[in-house]
Amino acid sequence: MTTKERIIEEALTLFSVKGYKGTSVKNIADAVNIKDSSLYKHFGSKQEIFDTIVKKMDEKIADMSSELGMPDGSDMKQAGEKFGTMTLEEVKTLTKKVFLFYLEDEFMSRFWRMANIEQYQNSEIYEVYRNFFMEKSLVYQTALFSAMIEQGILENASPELMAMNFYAPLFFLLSKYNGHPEGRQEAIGMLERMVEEFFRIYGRNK
Amino acid sequence: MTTKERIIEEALTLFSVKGYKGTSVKNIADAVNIKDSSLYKHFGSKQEIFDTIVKKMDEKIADMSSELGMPDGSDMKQAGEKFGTMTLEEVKTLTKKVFLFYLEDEFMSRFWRMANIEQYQNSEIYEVYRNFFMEKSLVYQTALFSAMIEQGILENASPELMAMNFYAPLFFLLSKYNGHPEGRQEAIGMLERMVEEFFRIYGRNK
DNA sequence: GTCTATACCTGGATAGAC
DNA sequence: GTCTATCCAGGTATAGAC
Repeated sequence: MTTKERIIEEALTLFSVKGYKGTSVKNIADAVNIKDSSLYKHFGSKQEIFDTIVKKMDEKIADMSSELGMPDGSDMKQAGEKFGTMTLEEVKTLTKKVFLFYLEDEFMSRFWRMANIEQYQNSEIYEVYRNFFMEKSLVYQTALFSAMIEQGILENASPELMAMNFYAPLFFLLSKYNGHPEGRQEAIGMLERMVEEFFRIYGRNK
Repeated sequence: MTTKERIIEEALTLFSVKGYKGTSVKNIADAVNIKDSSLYKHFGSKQEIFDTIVKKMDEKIADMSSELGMPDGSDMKQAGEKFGTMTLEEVKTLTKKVFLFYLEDEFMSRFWRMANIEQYQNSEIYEVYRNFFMEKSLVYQTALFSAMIEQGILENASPELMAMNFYAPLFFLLSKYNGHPEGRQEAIGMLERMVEEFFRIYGRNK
């Protein structure tokens, strides 16, 4: 890993706990084991480090969204077409995979915490946070459940409410256990029970 | 309002956006329209202002908890006895009332945001935040739904999962709309639909 | 690309006049 | 209880030697 990359990693780690203002350039330099003045050979300013992190997360989000076929706002039916025929077992597996990625991918979970801290004073972060961690997932799941209703896999209820009932517990568990690896098993256990309850409620083959 | 009270108010307002470290004593003094040095006649340090806010919130929480008959951890059945015989309409009304209090009481909603910002670096705040905004509500609702199942008002399903399905959407909406008064109507609309959906799913008199 | 040294500023806090 | 003046620590950033 290059020094530049290590600076990004350590900076995000610190930002995700102490926030941007609470982290000094010296804190970051100490974590990388160089002097704070040396850091300015890699980045022009502290702000530039922050901006680079946001840019990198933007790219990760875009990659992941297209990989999972998440809608980009304009194309709500794209996801439905791709995943509408999934079995319940497949939805469970995929959900657990995505959930664990959010919870355990170091860059992702630290970015979540940093974004959570900075959202109230940084409108750019606010947009990323709301869009990716709140709205996008709901839009995606609304499309998914719409398709699954059409396929007769789910009962004919409101897909918006279904999406909220599916995603809100995930969001709650991610908020609660993000940054608390000791609660990993508890989180996974609860997740599985929630997903099963969801299909018990809305599934057709009762 | 005394100067001391105004300092508390303005400090919390600033902490809830910029965080503790991001807010300077001068920021607070400017908001109160006094010089920063004058502020030290009211509080011995910046930390003391913060501690006073936390103490005040602790008291508010204790008052509210006992007023609503929320369990204090040891007495899970207390809430059930008190609220187990509520009608669905009464639960709806109470939920909306509590929800709007969380969302619109200035001290409460600002404290939520401040606690959200500070939770990762302040273990005292972490405890208050998790306990009050995450665990307490779930414990309370689990007891409530247990009692309602016994009364035959709700279907015989897991009260823990019911509580999660009831509270997680509230938590999500509060996270999303806290500090965004322009979304008030949207939040209330969604809340009402969620509560109705909950009783459509779990209610006995279908 | 790393270091030492330094410039400049802001932040928390105190002293003392009014 | 408010002000001005001041102290000192720490923060961002630059200059220049190696």
